[in-house]
Amino acid sequence: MSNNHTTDISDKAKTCLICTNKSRCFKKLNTEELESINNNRAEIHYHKGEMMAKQGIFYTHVLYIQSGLVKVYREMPDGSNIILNFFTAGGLLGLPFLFENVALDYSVSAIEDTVICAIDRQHFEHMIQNNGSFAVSLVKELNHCALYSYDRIIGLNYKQINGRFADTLLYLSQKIYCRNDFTLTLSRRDLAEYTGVSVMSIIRVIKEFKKDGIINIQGNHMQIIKPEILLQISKTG
Amino acid sequence: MSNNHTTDISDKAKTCLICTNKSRCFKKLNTEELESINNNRAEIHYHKGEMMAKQGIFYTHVLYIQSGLVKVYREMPDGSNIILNFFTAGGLLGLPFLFENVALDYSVSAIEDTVICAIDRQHFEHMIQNNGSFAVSLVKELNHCALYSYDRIIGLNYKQINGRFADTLLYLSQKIYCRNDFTLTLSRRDLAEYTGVSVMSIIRVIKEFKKDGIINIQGNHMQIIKPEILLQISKTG
DNA sequence: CGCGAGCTTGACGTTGTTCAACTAGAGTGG
DNA sequence: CCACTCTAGTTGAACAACGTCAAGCTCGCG
Repeated sequence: MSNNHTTDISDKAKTCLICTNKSRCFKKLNTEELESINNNRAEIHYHKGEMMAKQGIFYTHVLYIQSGLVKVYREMPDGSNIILNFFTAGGLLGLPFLFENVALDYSVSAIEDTVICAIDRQHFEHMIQNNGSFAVSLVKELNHCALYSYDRIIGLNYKQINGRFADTLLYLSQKIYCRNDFTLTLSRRDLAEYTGVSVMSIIRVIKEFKKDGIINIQGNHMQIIKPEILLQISKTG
Repeated sequence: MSNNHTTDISDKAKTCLICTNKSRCFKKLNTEELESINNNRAEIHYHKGEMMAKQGIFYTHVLYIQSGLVKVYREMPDGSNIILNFFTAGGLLGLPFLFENVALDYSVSAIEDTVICAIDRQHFEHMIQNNGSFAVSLVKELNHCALYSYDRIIGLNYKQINGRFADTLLYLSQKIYCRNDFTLTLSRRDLAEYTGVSVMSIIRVIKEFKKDGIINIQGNHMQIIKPEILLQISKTG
């Protein structure tokens, strides 16, 4: 049964057993555990722009992203936002709140149409308790996040606009869109809120990079022409 | 045996079984597991100012801090440093590299005289695999770190000097020294590298806070007079 | 056709860094 | 015990980076 991956595509989304874009830690689960998750998940479809979770709410589920693109951001008292992270297919949202009965301190919304599975937190705790390989895999995932956060702290502290935006472009092309030639589904505002600068500054640095032939952008079509220069700019700050 | 905590202080440091400042996750271990750790740890004493781990090295141990104060920082190409985190007694260093065979991307050095236990990573992996409660507790710890990193990203992005330094002072008084009246063992440089501003700016904001009667500082003796005002400044940025 | 949101541009002001000079205190060797 | 040096701390002035403001533009959509 479960080794017959290629047939019956229409059923793909209907059971975790044959879901092909499982994140790494789910691959450690056995048939029984996967069926348990499958029976306790809710599949939800969001349209581009819709808010998926609102800062301040109490949340009891981990969100697994089947497809799409979402942003996780904090809403500040003055009305501005700061984007903490983007997540694409395979990502797990809400892990930091796994065992904390506190209000969510960030909001989540869909940048592109997105399909998620909501899985109750208690299932996660249960699997960590009882499946050592799952626990190890999850710890790896969390550690990756920790190192990534460290890098962001460094970038925000040390680099100025050009270096930060180079980081943003490299991150988008490598981790989010996975190519050097992509349709930018983020707005300038999203770019600014992630890079940690004003919208005007983003526009200026785009203009500059374009003038220097490092990138090309027509409408929403972004092309990274010289990634090696971006790397250079990222390093020198 | 192990319920007789108060006697024989001289033996305290000699076995994990009766170590009184275990971090939370170690409390989930049974006698056998504690003994296993105890037989596979190295206890090391560092003097104030000594470097404990150097960026770029490959590291195979997790460092548990028995006592003291250390800083974790990244060394930048231009010679400046950025302090990512401080750790005090009970802290665990090196968790993000648990399962990654990559070079350390930060350095660690002792701010005060510090005693650590170095524990081989494989022991950690083994315990996560086989002790579900330990795994859950460790995940909690990591999640705390993740949320803390998020807050730092927010602070660095959103706040300016006064707000950031208020955060630093609150962090020091609440988490590091655990009182409103303490002997500051960090240098101005440390404060600057943690707050993410220049040394001159730190000196200026200290002067300002002192003038406004929010803090008092004589030599290395820091006194936080009005923590509620600091909270206010932290919130408004 | 007109409206509104997102985007773009230039002028200006604020914030915080850099630079350079100076002070104070701690450790060292004669 | 006293110069000598070295580091940490402090101050002010000049400068650069970036954000803010205000205005105009573009494009999709009703």
